[in-house]
Amino acid sequence: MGKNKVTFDDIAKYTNFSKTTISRYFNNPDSLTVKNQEIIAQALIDLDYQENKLAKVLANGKSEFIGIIIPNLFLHYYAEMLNQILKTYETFGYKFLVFVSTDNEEAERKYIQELLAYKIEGMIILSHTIPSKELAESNIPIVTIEREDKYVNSVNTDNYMGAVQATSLLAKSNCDILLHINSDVHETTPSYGRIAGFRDICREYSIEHELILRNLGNSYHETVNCIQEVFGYIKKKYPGKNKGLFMSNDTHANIMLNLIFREYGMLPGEYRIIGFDDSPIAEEAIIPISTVGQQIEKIAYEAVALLVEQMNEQKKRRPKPQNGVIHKKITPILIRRETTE
Amino acid sequence: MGKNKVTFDDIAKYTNFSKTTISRYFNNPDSLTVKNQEIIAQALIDLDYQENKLAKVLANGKSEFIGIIIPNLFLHYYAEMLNQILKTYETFGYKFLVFVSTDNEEAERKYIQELLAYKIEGMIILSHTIPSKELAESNIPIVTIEREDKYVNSVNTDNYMGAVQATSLLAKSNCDILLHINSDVHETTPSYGRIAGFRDICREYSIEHELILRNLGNSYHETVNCIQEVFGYIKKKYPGKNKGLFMSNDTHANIMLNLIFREYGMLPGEYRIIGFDDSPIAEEAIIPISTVGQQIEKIAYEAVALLVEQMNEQKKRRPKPQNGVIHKKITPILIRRETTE
DNA sequence: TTGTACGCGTTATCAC
DNA sequence: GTGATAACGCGTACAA
Repeated sequence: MGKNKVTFDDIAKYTNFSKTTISRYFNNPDSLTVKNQEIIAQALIDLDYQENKLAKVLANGKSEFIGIIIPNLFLHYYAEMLNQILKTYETFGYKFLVFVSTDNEEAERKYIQELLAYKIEGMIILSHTIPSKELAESNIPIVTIEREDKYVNSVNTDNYMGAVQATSLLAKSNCDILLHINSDVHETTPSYGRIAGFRDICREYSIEHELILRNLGNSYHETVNCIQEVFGYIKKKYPGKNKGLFMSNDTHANIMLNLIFREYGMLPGEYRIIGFDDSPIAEEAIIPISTVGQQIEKIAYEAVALLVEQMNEQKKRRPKPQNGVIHKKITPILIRRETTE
Repeated sequence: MGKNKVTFDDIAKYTNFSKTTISRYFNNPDSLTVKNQEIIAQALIDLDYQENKLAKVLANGKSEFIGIIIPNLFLHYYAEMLNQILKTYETFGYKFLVFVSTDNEEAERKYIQELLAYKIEGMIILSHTIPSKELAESNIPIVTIEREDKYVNSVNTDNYMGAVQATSLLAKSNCDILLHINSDVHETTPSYGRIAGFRDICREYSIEHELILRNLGNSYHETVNCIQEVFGYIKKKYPGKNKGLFMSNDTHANIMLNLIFREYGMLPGEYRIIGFDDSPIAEEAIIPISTVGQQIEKIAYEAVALLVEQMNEQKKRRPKPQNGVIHKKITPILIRRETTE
């Protein structure tokens, strides 16, 4: 059997109906008699009909496409986020056209043009390269996740609350001094909340603390060296004190844990560690690491739901322009494991 | 400014050319005078034209879409594979429509129908649910990766060679007894090669060995318990002997390493461990784990390249039917780290 | 080098 | 309840 090229016309001839009636069978079957529905249903089987959504899109403008631009899938956080976004197909029926960012603004603009050329109805942006102001000018519904979002709708983890939870847990774990080790992120990125939350709680309860903000390297190997330095610094500066370490993410927490563990053959009571993200490494570490769990499934769902809302509005006769942007925050969940006991 | 609805017709009127000439400007610009090219180029800017690829597809049949069905993105292996597949956009220009499998045959058939409805030109399948025989009946170019592939083209890691390398490394590491711990995979899946390679090498060189094939659990927690049991079994059965453990993947290798390390506060010389996959956990473990590195980037590239070849053949006047299926094997790379020293 | 006319497969608008 | 006809936006013989 050759290529399937059965169209409404073929079905119409086969059944002695018109193309219009065939179209109705798909879009408004109740307007046909039950008998005629059956005739057409049988014809579809006989002819082995395969629908052509592209033609449908051209005719009615609804592509049911959502475009995604994501930084990479090497980090578990992004991979799982994409996973959960894709899974919303079961709920909303939208298909996803995915591009991975190359951290190149020009390339990314090209991706967006390509997406628009395929008549996507909305976009979910996780990459960081293009400023939200420019994104907002695309004139199509957009939702960003965990990135600078001043001019666009977004769904983010409540990083501030996560830091508050993590810091509080350390404070209650009999620590003399709390340290937050992070890179020097900009105030406009959502993850800056981790720094702010840590600082605020420490000040509010007058806990001795130190912020260690510095570049932690661009490869695993580099990062290990950077954290090794930090470890040496801490060890020298706070001997004998019970140290609570709030690491910026689980990968960093694991590196710190490994350095300590290899030095002492165990995790001494003098050290408490908590990470962020609840990535697999936190559970799989030499000792299960306490962490702040981002609700990735929920974030993904809310992002798509918010986008679908906007897209539905666009389909109306007179879509009312959005007044102001929506920023949803999802509260993370504290996960207590063995590194804070 | 409202929605962009500028078409070739608008540009034609604006420039006093015909639609055809505008079309030529895009598809065969050299057939226009340089001057006229400039006129049209300017018009595109003035009118803020945005191309519509869907209309183009309807007219010429080339969607430039590739469909992907992937099991999940929780496992690093799949996430990175998808990452690398998506990156081939820069080389081949194909766009990817991605579905994540739910391990439900019916759902997956629905995904395939949906993909076909969007006139994808080819498919890359990584999920395991639908037999290759059925896939082959789709009548469109297909390439599978690391799954049962009897009736379809595929690109796989040379699991057998990987096992040979891993086993040889253990053999040279002064081991008295070699053990391969794996689940009882079926002979038709590519990863069965890991078992076969281990067995063959041990027999060939008359090395004392044991295959431990059993269900290793469906969650991390379960797996830890299963491997704990295996560890107890080995410890009791081969006391004093130097044991070389070839684990089925890096996650399992890491679990085993952690169990041993926590028991002894170190990795005793009595134990050698090697994993498979070169996933991040192998590098991030308490001691960097030796492993067999799958060349994910290469596999992804070869898969897309092979698919593109098939798709190009399909576009010819008289596409010659493929005689026999192609199975490409990519040799993995041995990565020696500290658990085999 | 440029234009005319029709086709791609579906939906939408009117009729009947 | 059903049908004829015109969109939808672009590509492509065939002409000129």
